[in-house]
Amino acid sequence: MDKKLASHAAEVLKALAHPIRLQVVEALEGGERSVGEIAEAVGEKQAITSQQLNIMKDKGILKSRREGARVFYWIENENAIRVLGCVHNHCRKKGKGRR
Amino acid sequence: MDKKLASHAAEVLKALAHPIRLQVVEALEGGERSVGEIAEAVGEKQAITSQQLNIMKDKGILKSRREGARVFYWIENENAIRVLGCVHNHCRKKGKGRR
DNA sequence: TCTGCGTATCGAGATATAACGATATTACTA
DNA sequence: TAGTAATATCGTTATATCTCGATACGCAGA
Repeated sequence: MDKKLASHAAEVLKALAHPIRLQVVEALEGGERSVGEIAEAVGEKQAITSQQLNIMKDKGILKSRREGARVFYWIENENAIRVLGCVHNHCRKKGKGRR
Repeated sequence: MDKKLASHAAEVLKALAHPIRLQVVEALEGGERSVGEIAEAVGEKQAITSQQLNIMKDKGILKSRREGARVFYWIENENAIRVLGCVHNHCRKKGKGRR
């Protein structure tokens, strides 16, 4: 893995490495949802949610479409879900087995 | 996934979301190596490499042991390797234009 | 104890990210 | 075209991260 590839991979990971953004991925696992629905699901204000959605869209993790006044987001990069799975797995192990 | 779990998961991901740190994981996939070996493998200076190793150790991704003057690091959290695999997979798809 | 090698830490400056309230934009409807 | 709901963006402040040179620490051999 050369520097350039590593940098790009890091960019993608960074786009997931945030509590709100992880929760967004979780909220979208079942399919597309509007910004308002997502904001409610993750328990954050509209402005912040919109910003985080934009970040993930920029990095190619999400895509969006407008439908009237609302905008729906969905997961474009399925690897995001796999990454979420890995971290989930890690956290379960820490919580139950060790220490 | 509640806020607390999401925050912890984000912490772990953040510890991987850096070009050097991803390369470190790759360098350690084959087993433990000393700081000097790792620094050379990723092409970075000693101080920076040591700092990044420390970050990953703090977050439970690596562990280390001292052997004389040298310190060896290895991967403690195998999920780090899986995450790396996910991102690799993502980048390959993007690069070749498949879908 | 002194020396040298390998590793860790410190402090500073530059850059990036987070969070927030306020405001702008867009689209629908009366 | 005025009003309203949904979403996006702006401007600011606070905080975190990255990088680097310098330096301190830990260990082993002479």
